[in-house]
Amino acid sequence: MDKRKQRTRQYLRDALLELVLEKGYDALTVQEITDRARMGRATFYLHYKDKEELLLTTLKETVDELTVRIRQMFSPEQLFNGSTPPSVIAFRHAAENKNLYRVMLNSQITGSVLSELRNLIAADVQSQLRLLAPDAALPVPAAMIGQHIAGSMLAIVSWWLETDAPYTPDEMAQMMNKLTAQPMLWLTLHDKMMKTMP
Amino acid sequence: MDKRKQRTRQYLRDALLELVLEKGYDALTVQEITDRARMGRATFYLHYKDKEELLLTTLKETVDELTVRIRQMFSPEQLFNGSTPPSVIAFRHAAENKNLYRVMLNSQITGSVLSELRNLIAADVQSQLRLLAPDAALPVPAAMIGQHIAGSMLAIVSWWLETDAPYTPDEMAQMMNKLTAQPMLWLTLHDKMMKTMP
Amino acid sequence: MDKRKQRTRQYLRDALLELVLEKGYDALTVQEITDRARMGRATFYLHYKDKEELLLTTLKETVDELTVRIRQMFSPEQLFNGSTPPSVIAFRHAAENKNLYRVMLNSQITGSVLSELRNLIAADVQSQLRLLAPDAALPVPAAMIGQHIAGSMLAIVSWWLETDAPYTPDEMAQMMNKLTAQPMLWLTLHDKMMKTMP
Amino acid sequence: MDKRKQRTRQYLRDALLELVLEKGYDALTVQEITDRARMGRATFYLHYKDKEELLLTTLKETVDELTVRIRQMFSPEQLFNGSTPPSVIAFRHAAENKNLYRVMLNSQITGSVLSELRNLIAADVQSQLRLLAPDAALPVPAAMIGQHIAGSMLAIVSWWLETDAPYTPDEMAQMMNKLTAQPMLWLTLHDKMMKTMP
DNA sequence: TCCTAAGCGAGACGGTACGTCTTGTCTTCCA
DNA sequence: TGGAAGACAAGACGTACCGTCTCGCTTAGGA
Repeated sequence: MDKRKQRTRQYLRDALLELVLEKGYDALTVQEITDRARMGRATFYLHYKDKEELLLTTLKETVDELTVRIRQMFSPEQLFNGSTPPSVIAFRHAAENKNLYRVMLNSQITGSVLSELRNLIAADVQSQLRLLAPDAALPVPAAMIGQHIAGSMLAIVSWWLETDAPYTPDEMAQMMNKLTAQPMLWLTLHDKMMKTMP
Repeated sequence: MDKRKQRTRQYLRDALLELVLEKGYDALTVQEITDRARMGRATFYLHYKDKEELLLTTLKETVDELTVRIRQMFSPEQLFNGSTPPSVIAFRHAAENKNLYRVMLNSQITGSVLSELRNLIAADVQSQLRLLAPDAALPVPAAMIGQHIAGSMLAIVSWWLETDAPYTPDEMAQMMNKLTAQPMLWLTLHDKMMKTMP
Repeated sequence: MDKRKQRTRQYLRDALLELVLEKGYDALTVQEITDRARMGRATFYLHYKDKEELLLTTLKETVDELTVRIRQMFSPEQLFNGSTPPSVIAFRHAAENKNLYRVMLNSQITGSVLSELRNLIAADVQSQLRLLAPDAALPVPAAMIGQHIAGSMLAIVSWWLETDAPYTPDEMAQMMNKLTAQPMLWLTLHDKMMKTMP
Repeated sequence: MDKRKQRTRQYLRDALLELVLEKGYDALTVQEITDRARMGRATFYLHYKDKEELLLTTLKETVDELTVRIRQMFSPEQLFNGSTPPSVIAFRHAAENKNLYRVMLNSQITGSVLSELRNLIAADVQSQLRLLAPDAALPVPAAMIGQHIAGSMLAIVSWWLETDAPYTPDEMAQMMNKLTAQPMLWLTLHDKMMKTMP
């Protein structure tokens, strides 16, 4: 029935994360996952097509959750009253799901997941950017800025989790801000100055 | 004979890059590689332990080549006469070895390669940074700046190659400079100002 | 399930015997056996370690069966009422399992199987001999008589099957008797005569 | 370079016999043979097509030698003056070439060699038999007698060499005679008696 | 409360790829 | 110029996983 099914899937997800952190994703076999989850190998296939589907499903659920949280910040009533900025939310979410983020960002997963994630973030950054300044006002292409910030973000979160750097999510978000948002502002101003002052 | 061996290995490397771009690294079999390289499967194992060793060897050789080129820029006589900056060299090298960089940066390879590469670049950035400013003068930890720049760099090169964005290596390097090096300078100055002017 | 397993093994045994007769044991590959038995090569290894184990198992089962049949003849109640002699049983068994005996006795199998079988029969003959006459009464060593009869037996069965010589098992046993058992009797008598009549 | 060639071949033959006795024929590789013979593997193929050809050549030379020796015994002048009987020659030859006979008769060689050898001897026996008695006078088919004696002979020689039984070749031949030739004589007489005395 | 459909364990099976081993050929180098 | 060294193609080996498939057992949830 339903409860058993949910329970079984949760066991599989837990086993996956544990094992990926222990010995990497590629080296993992379905047999090992089901052994860890204390079930028969055939049972695995009742729930997921293969190892990859289990992984992607698990990751996707988390990314979706993060997306929802960030989107909530932009509801009409909260948009202009200085609510928590997205980067703070993201760093907090990463701290809450440390293991899962580690798996997702660090080394074990086929790089395509990372690429996809990076492009997804880049697109988001880009669309927000468009709200703030017309493309012509930017000293570099918007898409490139998107990649710049997304790449930096993923690298920094990955580094933070991997080295257990002793900063709170809010401190991380603040420093991140110094490295990305603020320079964008200066850059735009500087560029405008250079153009108007020949 | 040495020549036969070198030739054989070159065929294998070429076949690998072609095939990874065509259908991804994971889905690739040794049989397919040797078919493409027109040799027996057993011959493959005379040269490489497995698919991964062939890949890593190939990538490493390229990274080493890049490293050497950049190091040459810092020879005593060239250091202070405004020689080509490292980022220009890197973008040019990427353009020269487009396929290989695509394979290395985009999606198909087990993320650990990317992680390693990012940490390697980050360490380099950090060590150069140390020559320019004491840690205390920085508004964020040097290690974080390293990750910031390395992550940005890889994301941008990856984007550039993948979308065939119409910029020359030199233009890319210049824009990259605006996004990373220049802001670092401003940041430092700004930070100093804030500290000395309460 | 037990039935599937038994069925699979039987298919493999049948395929083996057919193929050994067709093209010899050495030239045979596991792939050919499983092709003939209509199953995957991997399945073979679920049941047998290698080609040799399949062969030896198959042969052993038959030899064991023969041994059992012969032993049954020597049960207390049947011993003295002139039951079928062992050689008749053996020839009948060979006729019943013609293909298998052909494989076992003729040419294709690593000679060690034959050697072993010959020594086994020789030991049996020797132990029966001991019941009939003390060693001292024999004109040649008992072990040698064992080898003599065993070697003769195997050669004759092999010849019978290979040339399709038109004799019934019972006729074969009778002729075999003339060539081996009867002479032994005469030999013993003659020897005794020679010793007591100088 | 005839001498070198002969020397090389002799080394290979010696290496083969040593190694077959040490670890069996099947388990042997060409590499091992040439290692033992202190030469390159490729050199092997300059002299023999494969492992089997080396073996068969080696065995054939010995069998031919024995055949020649026995044939010499039947030269016109020696035929009727009670010269050494063939079985004595055979046992002596076996004693002289112990290792080679061991290899040939015992267990390591693909049984087809043994079968062939047995049929060869059987044919010889049969042809001699024909000189002594018409087929009709025999209580069992001549071919069967041939197999009987050949099988017995091979078994006994094999046993003699393998167990190092302490009998001289001449003693062996004499005992062999008691087990085979003599009974044939009695059998014929007995049969004739049974037929003429109803 | 029982019964029945599901979830599940066990494991045979076909299939694909692996990395290893041996064979026989061929080419290059060396004495 | 013949033999050593060793690269190479070919192909079988035994192993490891995969995804599919029965077959029973158990176990909840609706009758």
